[in-house]
Amino acid sequence: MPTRGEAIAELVVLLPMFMKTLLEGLETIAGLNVSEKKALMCICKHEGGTMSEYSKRLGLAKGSFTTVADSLEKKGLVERVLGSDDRRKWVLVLTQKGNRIAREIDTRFKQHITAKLARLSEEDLEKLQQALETIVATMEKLHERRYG
Amino acid sequence: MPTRGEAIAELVVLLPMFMKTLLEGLETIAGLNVSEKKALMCICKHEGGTMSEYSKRLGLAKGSFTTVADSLEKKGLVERVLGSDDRRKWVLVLTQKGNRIAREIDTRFKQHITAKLARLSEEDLEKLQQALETIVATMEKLHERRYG
DNA sequence: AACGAAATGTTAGAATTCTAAGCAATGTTG
DNA sequence: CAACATTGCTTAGAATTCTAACATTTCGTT
Repeated sequence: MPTRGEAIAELVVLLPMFMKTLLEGLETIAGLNVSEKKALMCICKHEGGTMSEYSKRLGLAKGSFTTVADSLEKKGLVERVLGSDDRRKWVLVLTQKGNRIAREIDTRFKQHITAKLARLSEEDLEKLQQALETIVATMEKLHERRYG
Repeated sequence: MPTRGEAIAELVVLLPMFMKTLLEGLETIAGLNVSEKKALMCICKHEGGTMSEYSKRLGLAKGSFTTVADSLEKKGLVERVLGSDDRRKWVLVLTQKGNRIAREIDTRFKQHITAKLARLSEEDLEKLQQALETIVATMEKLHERRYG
């Protein structure tokens, strides 16, 4: 009989497949790749963050996020701004066009997920939501500082 | 107030971050990259599957999985075998060495996850396990054929 | 102030993954 | 059976991401 940790390990490896299931068929928008879309959404929800913050949120290496930010800037969707007294730090803000596209992506994404889940019962949806909330709460606990 | 589908959409995008949290710090083994390790585990648990099956399970494009299988074969960990009367299909089986390394990866992975979760209470662990089981069950429901 | 250590962001090149086209084998339809 | 579509896998080239090294700025200690 597996320990609880082992059982969880077995389950965790299936999460990418779940993501794939939910996301497949999501149409592209405005010549943006997946990371660019995620980044735009992330900047929209947490505007004025630094490069490092966004790269962590998106799970990208710092260098990779530089590429993404360059691309979004070139497309006129975000701007780099010197935002504090720390002259190493750049802050990203959405342009008007970037804001409009971010909203569009958000709307379409939610429609897509809703359509994907349309075959589930209301009870299943409620369970799923609770499960996801549990996972997010767990993640936050794991991020709490060790000594504090 | 968001609909349930919208709420779920908001939560789903946080899953990759959860994965990252759990997996960070996992040491490398035997010069295998992440996909190669996943593939080895997958072949170990579901031996004798076809290339297409594994690529789906791993969430990789078919062409990408060819690369991974090539690499594992070159390293002497798996073998391609003609496994059925359908001469298009290749079947993958582990070599003795591949089997040994797969077990080692499995052990280390479970130890890693267990260590990561060590700070959580038994109650939290139980909730997490249930949440993951709910998600996997949901995925299976979403994979059921539309008409059947 | 001065020194080294750490943090922020960029760059270059390698590694990984994807897309699209192609080949061979099988399935389907008339 | 013949023609066509589909499936399983591979290949080639492009796109994406990673790693490691770097320049700049800030922090911490003396």
